[in-house]
Amino acid sequence: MRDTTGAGGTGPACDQDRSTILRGSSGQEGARGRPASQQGMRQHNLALVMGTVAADGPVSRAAVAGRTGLTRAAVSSLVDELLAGGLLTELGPASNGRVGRPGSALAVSERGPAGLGLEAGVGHLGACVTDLRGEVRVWTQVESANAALAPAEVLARLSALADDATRQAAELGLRPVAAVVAVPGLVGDVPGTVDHAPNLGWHDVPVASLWPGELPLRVENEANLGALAELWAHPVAADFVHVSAESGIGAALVVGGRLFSGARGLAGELGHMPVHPEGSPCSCGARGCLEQYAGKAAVLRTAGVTGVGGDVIEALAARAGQGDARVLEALEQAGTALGTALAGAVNLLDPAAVVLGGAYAELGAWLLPSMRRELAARVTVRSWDPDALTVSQLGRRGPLLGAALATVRTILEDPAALWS
Amino acid sequence: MRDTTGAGGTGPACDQDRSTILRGSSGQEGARGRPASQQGMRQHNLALVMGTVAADGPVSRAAVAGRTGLTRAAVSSLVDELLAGGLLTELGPASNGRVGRPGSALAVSERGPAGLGLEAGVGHLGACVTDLRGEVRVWTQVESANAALAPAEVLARLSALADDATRQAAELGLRPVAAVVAVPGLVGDVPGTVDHAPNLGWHDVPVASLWPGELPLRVENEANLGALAELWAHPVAADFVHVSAESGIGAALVVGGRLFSGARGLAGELGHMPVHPEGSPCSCGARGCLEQYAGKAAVLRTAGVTGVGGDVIEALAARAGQGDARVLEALEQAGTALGTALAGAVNLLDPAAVVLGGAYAELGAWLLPSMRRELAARVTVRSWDPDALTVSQLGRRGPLLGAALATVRTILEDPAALWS
DNA sequence: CCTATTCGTAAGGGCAGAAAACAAATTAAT
DNA sequence: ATTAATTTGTTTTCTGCCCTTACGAATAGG
Repeated sequence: MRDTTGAGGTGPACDQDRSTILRGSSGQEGARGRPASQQGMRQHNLALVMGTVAADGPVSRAAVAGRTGLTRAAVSSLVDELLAGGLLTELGPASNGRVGRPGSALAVSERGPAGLGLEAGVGHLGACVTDLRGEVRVWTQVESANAALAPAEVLARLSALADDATRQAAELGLRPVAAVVAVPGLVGDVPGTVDHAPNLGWHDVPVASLWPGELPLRVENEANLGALAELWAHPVAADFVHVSAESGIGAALVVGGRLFSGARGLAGELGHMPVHPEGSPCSCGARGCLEQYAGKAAVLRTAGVTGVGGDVIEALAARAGQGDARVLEALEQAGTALGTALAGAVNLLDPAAVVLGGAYAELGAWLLPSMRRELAARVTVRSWDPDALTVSQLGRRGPLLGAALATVRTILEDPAALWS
Repeated sequence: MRDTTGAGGTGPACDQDRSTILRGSSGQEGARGRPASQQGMRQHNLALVMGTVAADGPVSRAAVAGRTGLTRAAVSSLVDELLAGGLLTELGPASNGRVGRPGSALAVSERGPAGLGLEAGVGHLGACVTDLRGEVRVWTQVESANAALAPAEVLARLSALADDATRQAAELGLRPVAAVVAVPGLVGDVPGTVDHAPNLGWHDVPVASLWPGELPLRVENEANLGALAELWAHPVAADFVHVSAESGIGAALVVGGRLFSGARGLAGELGHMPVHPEGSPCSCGARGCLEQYAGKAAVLRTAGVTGVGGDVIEALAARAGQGDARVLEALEQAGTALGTALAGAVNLLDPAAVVLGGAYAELGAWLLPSMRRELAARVTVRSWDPDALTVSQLGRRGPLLGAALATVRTILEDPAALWS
């Protein structure tokens, strides 16, 4: 995005509200804001240094000072604090061939605080630990027919998996400080509560309360976490729309590098975008919703793929690869419907990119052509670059990765919270 | 929106980037942020005090301190600076009947710095001056067939109108510090430039360069300014969608109390949302766009209103009021199409409200029923309150008012910029 | 070996808000 | 009427943070 003011003059200030990685507001929290204090200043600058080191690889204090606008003295003080907290590591003098005393390279620690991501899917459970660099250090998934279990039982099993992952992390010198669980359902107003997860059979499940583990737990929709994983692991733009199909068709919106969750946290419902207003009736009561044409069930039905055990997406991709005409036709039709709906979203939001993620990522080869065609035909007011529609490299791993990275990002955005 | 962390603990800090009232980003400006300085702290707290006084009417220093979390001493210092700058006025001791020494009431000054709003419509020019309280103090409009004139000539006439308004303002003790002009067209990447205003016949017009006036001038799309006027003058929510039809059908998105302009500043195009994908061809090349059913031209055609001189919207409202069946039918159909398109937007964005503004506001009585019906039918995933769809009280006055208020908000968000 | 350059640190200063103390103005009680 | 209690606004002292300036340390080049 832009800043029309030349600005840059007086170093302004800080960040509006932190810890808004998940379910975060975009500003204005009812109150007109909180007073700026020197502690807040320190917080901001700690995060600034941390972020610079994280983004620009091993760098010297002087380089950090140059890039942030802080003085070397200030950076030294901030780095000292981050070193003491175990968030940064000093790699020692690194001669770079240039004249002058070589700087001491700083890097984000690969030990110490970490993020624990969890996933409760319909047919599996997952756990993942990432270090502060964002690297995946532990990754576990087990099959589990969660829809047939009570929520508490699912969470008990997930907690066991989390304990296992935490043990493995401990051997690597990593200490998860918080956990985030990805669920295929709506996470609305009440924090830590799943409003509605039809595929799991969950309704108003107070996950945070039922959680037997000791780490603080937050819940988030898996589509949103998949989008954030894309943002954090493979950043292509700060403003994009991430489309994925798990339960329904979700469009996570990333605005200015932050997840946009709407007034009640329910933004991103793309599945019921009208595509053929007079078309087939949808379970939502309306007619011609996108889900009726591009939803998982609709695609399988049109493709004639029924009663396949195991991974239906893989089966679909396999048949498409073999040239199964009916499957190709179904995917082409789904792509057209997706493209039509996305065209509306693109016209409305003007994102820098559209990312096809989740299960759709694996079908990208067959969905992209018709999506691109429809987008090109319908996004004409502005110039639309066909390459702005891309396929996620993370696919179905996105949500679990995003869940772990969410905690890491929280630490990076407020390092002082760890030890103060 | 929400903040799931209890937070509130250590007073955090400041605001990310100021002067982002128009064309503002939502954070992350490429650089990872600028360092927090003591000047930035002061800036933030000045704005905090200013905002508190502006929002809560005449209040004492102690009340400001209580509401903001600053100490009384700090508030005193900040208020002194704002008084010296002429942004606040001391109304003197005001006994409120409670025990203790009465506080001295502070109010936003009704003299001094002000905002100048300008409007270049298809058939008229407008100028408006608002004081820091947001009150309209000068309001002038003249007819002018701008589409038949060269942009430079339009701006020359507008400048004369602006000078006139500035003179009137001076008599009231008001001194406009910046001007914003509302235009019915796309304002894209280049600041101060209108990319495309079909109804004016403008293409890539460098308005800021052509401007003969002396005040700094910024350009913004009139639909966006209308939405901001709604936000600032009649705040109903911090997250809403504002629909208006001037040239095309624009949906300005307000997210967290800020205008969302998309990656390239082109967000908000609702006119080409697919409503009947196989329907009548649209000028954009696609088929069945909303504009073909709810655009001004489409409504007039369906309503059988042709060749009416003067204000076609007023004519339409008059005939609808008389019970003209064809007009009623046209408006009902337009409302249905609008509702369908908005349902998609609501599902996608989960706004707290939808506001019908601009010319549509005057037709609200006939558009609302079918819009509400369609929204209720299509927004079913979440609960949808029919009253969340409201009609703007500003109507076509919105853009001009918003243009003037934009400057006022800029001052309120960074008072120090005026004298530093 | 000496100089120029760059890096990291240390000392002094300025600035902003916090904390505490104080004077002023009002209400309530004596 | 007088005194006590309470709230307000200011003053003073203190702390914390970053900036400026200065200095030792370490390297490359002459």
